[in-house]
Amino acid sequence: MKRKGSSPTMKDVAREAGVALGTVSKVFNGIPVGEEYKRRVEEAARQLGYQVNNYARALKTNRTRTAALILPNTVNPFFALLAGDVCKALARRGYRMLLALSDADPDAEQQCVRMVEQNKVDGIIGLTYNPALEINESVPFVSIDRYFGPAVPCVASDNFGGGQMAARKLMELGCERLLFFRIGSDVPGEADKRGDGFQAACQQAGIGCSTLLLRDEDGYEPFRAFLREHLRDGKLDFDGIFCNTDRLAYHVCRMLQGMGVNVPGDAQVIGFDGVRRFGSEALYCSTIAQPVTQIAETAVDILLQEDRGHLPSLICLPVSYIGDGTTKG
Amino acid sequence: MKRKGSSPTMKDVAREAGVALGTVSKVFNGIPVGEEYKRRVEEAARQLGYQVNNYARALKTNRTRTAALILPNTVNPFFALLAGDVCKALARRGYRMLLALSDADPDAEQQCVRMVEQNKVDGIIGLTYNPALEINESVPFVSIDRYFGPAVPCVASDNFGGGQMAARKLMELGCERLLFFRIGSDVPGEADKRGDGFQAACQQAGIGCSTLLLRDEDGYEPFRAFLREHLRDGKLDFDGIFCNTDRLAYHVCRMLQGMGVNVPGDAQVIGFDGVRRFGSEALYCSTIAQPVTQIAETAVDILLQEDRGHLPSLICLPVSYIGDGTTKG
DNA sequence: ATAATTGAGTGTAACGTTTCATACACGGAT
DNA sequence: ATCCGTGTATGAAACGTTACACTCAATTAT
Repeated sequence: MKRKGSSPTMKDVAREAGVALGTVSKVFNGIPVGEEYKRRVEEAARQLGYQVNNYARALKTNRTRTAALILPNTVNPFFALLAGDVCKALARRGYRMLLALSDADPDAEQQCVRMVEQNKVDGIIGLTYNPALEINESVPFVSIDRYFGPAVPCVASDNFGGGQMAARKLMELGCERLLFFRIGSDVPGEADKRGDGFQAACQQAGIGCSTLLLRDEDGYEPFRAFLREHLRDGKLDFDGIFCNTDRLAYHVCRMLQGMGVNVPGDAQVIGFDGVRRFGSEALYCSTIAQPVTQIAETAVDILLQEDRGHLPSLICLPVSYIGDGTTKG
Repeated sequence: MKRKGSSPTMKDVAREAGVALGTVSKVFNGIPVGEEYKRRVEEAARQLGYQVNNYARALKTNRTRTAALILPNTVNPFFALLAGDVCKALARRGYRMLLALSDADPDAEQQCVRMVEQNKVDGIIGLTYNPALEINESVPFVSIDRYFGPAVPCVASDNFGGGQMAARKLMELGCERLLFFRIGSDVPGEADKRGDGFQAACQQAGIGCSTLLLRDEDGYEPFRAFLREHLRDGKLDFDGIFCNTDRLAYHVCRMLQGMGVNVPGDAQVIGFDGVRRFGSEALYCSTIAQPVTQIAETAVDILLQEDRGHLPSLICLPVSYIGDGTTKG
């Protein structure tokens, strides 16, 4: 690794090249400049190892070419992938990415916003839950997964459609007694539509559907209790279970296994998220997969949109079913 | 979500509070100021929703309170966790984190360095492979996992010790014919010491040890071929396999399963990394776990160390064995 | 041939901070 | 009553850029 020189300024380059300061600026901003001058400036810059100072530039232009992503954590592989894809989408457009982690805590989310606002980011992409989040209205904001009303653009998976898809797939695979398990934040969000879609599809098909809806702080045990209650003589009352996350589905599969219920023989399980282990390999369970890359790409597109007059308020991206052992499909 | 006001400046606050510009500055830098003045400034700032402009501040102080993390990707859960832990460690110290992804490509790594250098970060933490990486010597750099020589501080897991631990554990669990599988970058790194440690422990115990060392671009198939070659009458020549990553271990387990070799009955497998699914649950395989959080914490500590006179050049952090189904322990 | 127009380089004033030298007022000491 | 610290507010300069108004020369139109 080479570690060279300290930080020369435009003034240094100008002196070295024997031109005016403004000329150097022009060269680095693609403003036409005489051939000879341009050559001299570039030579001097190369020699001195000059790099523009984004901070100073931002001070004048009010644009930092830096955006922020606020996420609960990077432990959930869906979030991790999202971070990667947003980062790449931004980099492709010449933007840097500031990452801030909130642990899904409303106060921490506000803290994150403050932190990145101080860095004068050109925009914020947030997967946040705090409904009272305060954001300076001069900084563009795009929400992922959570709808805050028509004034705040939101990009999300087609959760309702995904729920429907899960129900239909299970029915198609021969299930007749369906169950929906939900765990998550206690503030209502877009993700809740997964359940709505699931139930709507059941109703439309004219079959019943049990549900158990819990909050994160309730933990996984109540699900186990519920399952045990509906276990008679080793037979489960349900033969198709839709879980609102892969993580929950993973737990449910283990619980069933522990109770001697064969998956997918006796009961089929579908999760939601579709993040693969190590990014390219097997899933944790059969799943309704979110289009992570497309979500990232779209969010960045909207965030960086020049014309902020009439932005879309909610963009739903199509999900897809992927079978992986916990269903017969 | 509330979206309020635009960006007032110190000048605005000064006018509103009826004090001088410098006084406002003092208040926000904890420099003693008269009780009444302080109250007025704080009131005005609150009312206007003032936030310091980090960019302008940085221009004067040469400190941005922002650091960068350069990673290959966020798909590998070890990297994802590392990103999270570094981000939190930095945030705890009042620093923001810029994330840049390199895809483990040497040119992209250089590109990342350029990008974050333009943002005048106060330091860079890099998990990089490019041995010729050029970094401005005025910006502190800490390497994770890769040793670039005594001039560049590096924090890594105790890879050698981990390899030893794997060998000893396997022997302890009754293995007598050991095998080491390695996949990775073709530039030699700290991680290679895993194999060294493994072999050293074998040698010390006086038993042999076969090895197959491949590069990323070779893919996983050669491992399958190797295993098949050493499969006679459904019996594998080896009863203990150490893989240099969990990912490889995961693949190997599936290959063995496909060949009818029972894991851990016929052969025990240990991987390396120890990242849990969803951060807190089961592993992919028995493993030698890296102390991710401690690595992040240590790297940040060194990066932000005031006295940059005599920094440690290599810090090895202790790993630990975690059994999870692919060994008998 | 002269005036008007273009084109390209120069110099300077911001941008929002911090910092430093200066000014000022207040007490305590001579 | 004067002098001298001490503590605290003020104002201006500087940080590294960009943008704008100028200048000056060369080219085109009248």
